[in-house]
Amino acid sequence: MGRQPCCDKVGLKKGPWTAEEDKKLINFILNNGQCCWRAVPKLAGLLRCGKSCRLRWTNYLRPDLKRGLLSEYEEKMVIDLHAQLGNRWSKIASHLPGRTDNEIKNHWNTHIKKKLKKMGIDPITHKPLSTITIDQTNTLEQGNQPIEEDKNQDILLAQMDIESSPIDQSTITEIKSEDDDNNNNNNNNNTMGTNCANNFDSTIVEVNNNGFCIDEVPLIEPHEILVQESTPSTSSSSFSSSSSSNILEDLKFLSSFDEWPLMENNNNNMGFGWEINNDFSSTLDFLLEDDHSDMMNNVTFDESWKFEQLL
DNA sequence: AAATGGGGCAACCGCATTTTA
DNA sequence: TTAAAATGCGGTTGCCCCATT
Repeated sequence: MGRQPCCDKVGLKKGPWTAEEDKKLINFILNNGQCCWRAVPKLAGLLRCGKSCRLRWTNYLRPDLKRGLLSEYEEKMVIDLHAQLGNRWSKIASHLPGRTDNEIKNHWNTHIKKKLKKMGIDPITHKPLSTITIDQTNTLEQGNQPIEEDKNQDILLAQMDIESSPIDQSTITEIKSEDDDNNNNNNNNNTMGTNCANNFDSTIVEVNNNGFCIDEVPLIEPHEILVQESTPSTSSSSFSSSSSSNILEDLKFLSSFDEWPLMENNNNNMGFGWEINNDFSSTLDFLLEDDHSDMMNNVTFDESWKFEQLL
């Protein structure tokens, strides 16, 4: 009964990936698309488990990934989404094309957390640190009465200086509620310390706290999280999990064929990487160059490509 | 110049859920 | 239907780089 083991775990390699391994994995995915990860290591000639291959691809090798620091807009999105979803990094990442859950998680832990603390905001509750004790005391004393969480959200948004990169309302679309999943998320939020998600209203509030001057910031309903609509030229979003388009469609939107940069990793190995804003065309161009043609092996660029399951 | 400590990030670990034989 | 493997996800670790002493 059951299924065959995905791989023989004995003798599998761990640790950082080498350029050679990257090449093999890229070649395989380009040739075959993403099918079953358990078969990938064997078929690609890698001494890795399928899980490791999947992680390497989704977190680092995927051509639609943006590289580099999150933009201010993306950072605000992360904070807003975190306030609503908690540590559901994959959910948050799904609203930020080209970003991975791992990347967002790392960025949160290394940058945003500190930033919020510096601003006097608790990164877990998204409340001003100075009022948490009071709020918690009130909650205890009043028998879990609702607290003024809308104000806290205002404080958060205002302190992130949202006006410096305003969200263009004309280019945003509403994210459809994710049915039961979102409901479940809301139900679980309290256990994740993100209980500020439930009581947003559209009131514009001005609050002074610890010297922070709060500007008028519209609030967002939990079911009205907004994201910037991607344009065809930023085809990366078409790789999202909800997309059924294949890679040929993405290629139609590709602009200039620049270079696919080799990036030095921590082990001083040269690995594949994409600079921010590079797209898959860069990858193809790089591979097609004479100097790198050996990397392509049997990769063909015809319609037999099977990327229908690509993310 | 060497030692040290912290920051940042890629990758691993372990658990929960889903899939499949 | 059931059990085992695959997959997805969040937490954690380990290593490299760099600034400071």
